[in-house]
Amino acid sequence: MEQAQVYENVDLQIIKLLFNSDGSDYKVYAVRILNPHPELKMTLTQEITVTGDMGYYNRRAIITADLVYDDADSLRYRKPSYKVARLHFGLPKEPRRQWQLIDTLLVHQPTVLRRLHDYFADDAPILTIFSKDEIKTARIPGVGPATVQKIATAIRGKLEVAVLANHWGKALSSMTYEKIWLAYKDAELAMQHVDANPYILMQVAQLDFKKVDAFAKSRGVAPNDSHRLAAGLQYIFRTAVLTQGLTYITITWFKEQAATLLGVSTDDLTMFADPKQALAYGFLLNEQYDLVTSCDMFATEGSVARIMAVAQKTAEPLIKPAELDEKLDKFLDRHQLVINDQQRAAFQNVNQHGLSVLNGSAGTGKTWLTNLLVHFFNAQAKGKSVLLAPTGRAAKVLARYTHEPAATIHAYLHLLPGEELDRFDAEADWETFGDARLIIVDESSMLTTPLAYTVLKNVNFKKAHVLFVGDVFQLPPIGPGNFLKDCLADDHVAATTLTRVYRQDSQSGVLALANRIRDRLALPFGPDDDRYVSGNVALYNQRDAGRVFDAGIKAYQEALAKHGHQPDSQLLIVNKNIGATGRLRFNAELQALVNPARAGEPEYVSSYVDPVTNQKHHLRLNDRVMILKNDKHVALVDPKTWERRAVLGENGLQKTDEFGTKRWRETIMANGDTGVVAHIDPKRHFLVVQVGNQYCYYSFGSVPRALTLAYAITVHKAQGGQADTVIAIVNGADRMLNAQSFYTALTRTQSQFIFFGDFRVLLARTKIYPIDSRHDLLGSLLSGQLTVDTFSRFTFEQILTWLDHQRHQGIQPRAAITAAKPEAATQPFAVRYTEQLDILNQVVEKVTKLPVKKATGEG
DNA sequence: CAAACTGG
Repeated sequence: MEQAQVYENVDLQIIKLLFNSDGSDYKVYAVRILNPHPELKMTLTQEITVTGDMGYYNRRAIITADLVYDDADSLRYRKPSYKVARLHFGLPKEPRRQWQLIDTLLVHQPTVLRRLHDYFADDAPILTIFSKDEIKTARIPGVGPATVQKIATAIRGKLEVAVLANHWGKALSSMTYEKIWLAYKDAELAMQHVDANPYILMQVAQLDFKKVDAFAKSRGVAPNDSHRLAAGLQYIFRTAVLTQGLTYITITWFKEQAATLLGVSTDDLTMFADPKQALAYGFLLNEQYDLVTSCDMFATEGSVARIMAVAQKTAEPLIKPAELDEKLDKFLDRHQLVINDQQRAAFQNVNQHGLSVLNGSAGTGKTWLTNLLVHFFNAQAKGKSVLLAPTGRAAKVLARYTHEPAATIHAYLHLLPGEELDRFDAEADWETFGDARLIIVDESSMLTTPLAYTVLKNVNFKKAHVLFVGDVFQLPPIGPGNFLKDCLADDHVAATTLTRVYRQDSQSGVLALANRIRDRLALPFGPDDDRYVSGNVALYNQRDAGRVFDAGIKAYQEALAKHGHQPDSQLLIVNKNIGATGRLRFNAELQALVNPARAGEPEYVSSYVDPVTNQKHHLRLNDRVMILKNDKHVALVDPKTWERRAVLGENGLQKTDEFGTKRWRETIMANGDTGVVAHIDPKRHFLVVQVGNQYCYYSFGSVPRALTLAYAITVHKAQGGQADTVIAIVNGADRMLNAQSFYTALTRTQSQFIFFGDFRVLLARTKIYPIDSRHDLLGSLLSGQLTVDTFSRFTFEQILTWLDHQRHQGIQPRAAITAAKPEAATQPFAVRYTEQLDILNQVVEKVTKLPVKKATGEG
């Protein structure tokens, strides 16, 4: 085999970042070569691209690398491309290169730079000088001690990253070294902590378990090392249990999976034999039913169950129940409205119960009724309602419909994704929901139990009631729990289910088919039928994926020819992004057919090649696009001149309203909104997307993260949207398909539903209801089958106390970072475990002395 | 495998 030529010690200056892959360190930079090698291929301006696992570098940064020529990438970027074989850390030795580095370091302080050049000789090793302690006492004319200190610290950072890189070698990426140094700001401390427990890197450098595990293995950590087991068991529970929607699993299954996935014998998994040890690892065992769950998940589900019980006990009616009917009738008279009995029941539920649910499928008037509820209780209950939703798009729709402010749960509660337990800038005296009397959460089918918990734990049920609105037959959340279903199954939760359909013609085929699925009846056709056509539904049996694809394209073109390029006129719904009938392939093909490139017309072309499709992204005038970001702050463009004209919206908190409730800026552009490309300016590198009647500015640089083609979309993204003609596609090997996903696609239809796919697959998969197979403990806790105090060997108070203790001790890596250096260079988990056990025993002893609350019998 | 959330 031909040996690749390595070009060593090439100094490169970063020009720009061309491609940045999320979730990995793979980057593509355009760079300038500072010390040209005679054999290197390069452009006239000495430019090349470099690719590989690198840290993030700012423009003008200088790096030193060994390079290997990369023929394939050279075709992609129209420049000779090189792979980074090795990065050299630390300070360059030659004075000339040291000066180059300090030039880039001080690019924004030209005066300081000039004074350094004046004071030091050109052949002085400037970085080496600044890395010595003596620099503190040096007197450089015109450069103050604070500035000297700043430069020295920056250089020390570079040196310390080099120390880390030297210590661990190629086992970790340069990005990781930078993150570790930033976390500890002390190389020695970092090495001690990471060597003692490599798995701490999962938090420190946001690496996943598999990456850290490979690193730990290369460092000689044994497969049955306690740190490894602790991290590995949590990882398996998160990836194999919680993402399936489950919140617990059988001990037997978990033990077997853990042994297989971690490559250890079941004898090594000692936590399963000892409830106390399991607790130290963060798990709870229920030996009676052979169940195991994580402490965190149990605390969440248990807290939700408790809060729901409290809600029912402490809530007082918003207005006097005796007056409700009279006031409601007056309200309806004044607005000339009529409601049915189901809808009236919803008013009574909301008025009387701390927690209630409004359930109903598409077209039953949920949104219409929600609007009435908001305005009725706003007028009658002396305190404005707070409107929330799990997604930006749902919040936007709710705000538009009610003409009241609505926000995402995260935006309203000041939560950062992934850190929902704490507000990022909590004000001590801020009562979350102010004097609000009613909190409405729309699209509640998308709520995981942890997200429902973040809402519920902030509610004072003496003041306010909560209403969850949703359609339990839509897609369940991607994440643990089945919150809406559990609410509906619980006798104590006041639920209204709307069944009368107003939107669809009751004779329509779509409605009939949707009802069959809801009622769990067999679909009205066989696996070998050619087609099923009834009313506005047409399903075609097609087994070959290639033909399914072609049929979908053809149906879309026909719908387009009939109805034109109107928003919401036609929509192609798929189950997956990638694959032969995936979203990306459909969009590429539909764009080429529906909106092909025309000579002389401006185009947006991405500067990189999409690693999934192996193509560059193109956007042209009139392309249908979907917006992927929630924005409360949007630059608008004048559609006559295409000049930027105004900025709509502001970030952050609005003023307190007359009821003392904090109000929030609305989401102007939401993830999931669709629009049309209205203008492209290739010279000034921006394009304009028309969404509704607004023209929004997107710089070319923001396009990859902000926009995607929207001819075809996944069924998840289609939730909450409607189209006249819906074309649904099912691939023979579609594991995403189930009754709820098909139901969701079906109920997006306003006039015509067309389906292409294998009837055998459709018939088999629509027998699967995710709602049935998602097991959680919340349902059992609400029904009284389980109680929080008797699920495991520990009472709920003991579990919460233990979690609280763990959060404040060095077990959590974030706390470990701020903690003092460990006494010994390595501190095995076994040693720590006995300490933990002592503390655990103290905790258990202490809390058992507290008055024990019984589950029942207090009232 | 599917997706949601934010701030600077």
